[in-house]
Amino acid sequence: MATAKIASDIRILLVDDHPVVRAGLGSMLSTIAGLAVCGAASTGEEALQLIELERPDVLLLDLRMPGMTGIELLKAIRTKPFPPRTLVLTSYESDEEIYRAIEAGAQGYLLKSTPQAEIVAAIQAVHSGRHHIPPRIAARLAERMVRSALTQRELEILEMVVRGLTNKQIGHALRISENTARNHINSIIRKLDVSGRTEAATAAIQQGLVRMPD
Amino acid sequence: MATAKIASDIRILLVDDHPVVRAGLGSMLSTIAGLAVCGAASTGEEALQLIELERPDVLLLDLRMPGMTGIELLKAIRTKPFPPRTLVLTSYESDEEIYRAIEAGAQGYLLKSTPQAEIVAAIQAVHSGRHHIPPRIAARLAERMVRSALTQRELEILEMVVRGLTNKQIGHALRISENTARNHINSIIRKLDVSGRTEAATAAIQQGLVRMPD
DNA sequence: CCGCATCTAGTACATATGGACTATGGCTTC
DNA sequence: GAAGCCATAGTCCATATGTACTAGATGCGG
Repeated sequence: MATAKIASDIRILLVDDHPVVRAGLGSMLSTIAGLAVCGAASTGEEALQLIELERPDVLLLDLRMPGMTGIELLKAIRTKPFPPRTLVLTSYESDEEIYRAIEAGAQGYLLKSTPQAEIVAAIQAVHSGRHHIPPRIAARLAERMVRSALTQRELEILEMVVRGLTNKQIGHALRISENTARNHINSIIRKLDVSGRTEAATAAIQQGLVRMPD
Repeated sequence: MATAKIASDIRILLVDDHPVVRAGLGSMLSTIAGLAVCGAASTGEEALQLIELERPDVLLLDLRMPGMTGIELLKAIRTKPFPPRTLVLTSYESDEEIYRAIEAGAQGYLLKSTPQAEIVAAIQAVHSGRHHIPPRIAARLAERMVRSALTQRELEILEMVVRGLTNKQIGHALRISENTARNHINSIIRKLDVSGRTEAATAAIQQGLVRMPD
């Protein structure tokens, strides 16, 4: 553990709420020459403090955390004076999460099932200014872009469909006519290429278009 | 890292497809006196082989893995000559997964967000024949038991609802009348206490009653 | 054997849904 | 200013869905 601080080491800050993962990345990365783990945070808030203190080169972060989400953390970092490069390391791939992470400024996106060697390669890549997105993830992202995206209003309505509201209830909740709610839902069904509101709801969850109810 | 093999050490086999988690548990547990990690497997099949070779005292396993699932592994272990104690360590809690894991013979159930100390305590507990289920998990399990469970047929039909099939399509697929399919779905809606098939579908996913489509 | 749950099937009726349209006003973009 | 997208709203109509019943067959535990 007594890794000497060398000026040329890539200084890494870990952000993950799982103690197991922090320990795993810590022990895995600190044995690699040229890498140095300079800290570990379990929440986004804690991460922001440590970034100021430690000025890491690379931030390795999970998206799903209690409190501030990884996406919010990514956005917050961009407004800081010396933003580290950011590499997302998360468990499950949802098209929407990937998209939002990249949009929020992440330089790389990895799954926790990634082998050690590739994690190291990705850290080195983003540190030197390159991006690192595995082909499989890139393909999902591309598909997400190609698929005509839902409008804000449609997403809003889709969330209500997921909650099981009827067209009438949706119309009432949004103060629009039932007809309009129905029109939006028909657009959603066309765009998602599904056969009805129920499949639209499950597809929305599967693709991460809406957050799951608590 | 040169932990001496002591006869009284609790010998632990790790089963997880995430290299990061294997490394994390390995480094975390091998520093604890009285514990010894005797191997790590990335699949259920590999785990079965290592169990025969190493005869571990405790198996620390994830449920979601490529190939054989953790549940299948738990069941397979029970038929073996010298079954280790089993402790499930997984990321997300789904009522149904917890239930099935306990039913399949797991002595303990932990989340990956569990602090190190509790993981160690749980290992020691299951090794000495006790069970270890955190209160929050136990509460969810209890709720699951109280809620009148769906029948096998209803689960089968619920899965089709999740896929977006209509009552007619479900009836045809199962070679029963549309009326019967509809009756089952109405039972499902009553039991899950939801307002329609769409909410039933999303509730099913949220509660882990059905597997998400690929 | 009785009671109970389950699966099956049906009827009848009210309501919800989806498809195929038209149309208008606001807004951005070229 | 023309073109396009979006949100809004509507009509018509066929079909799907949910509710409230009844009821026969089967199997299982007491």
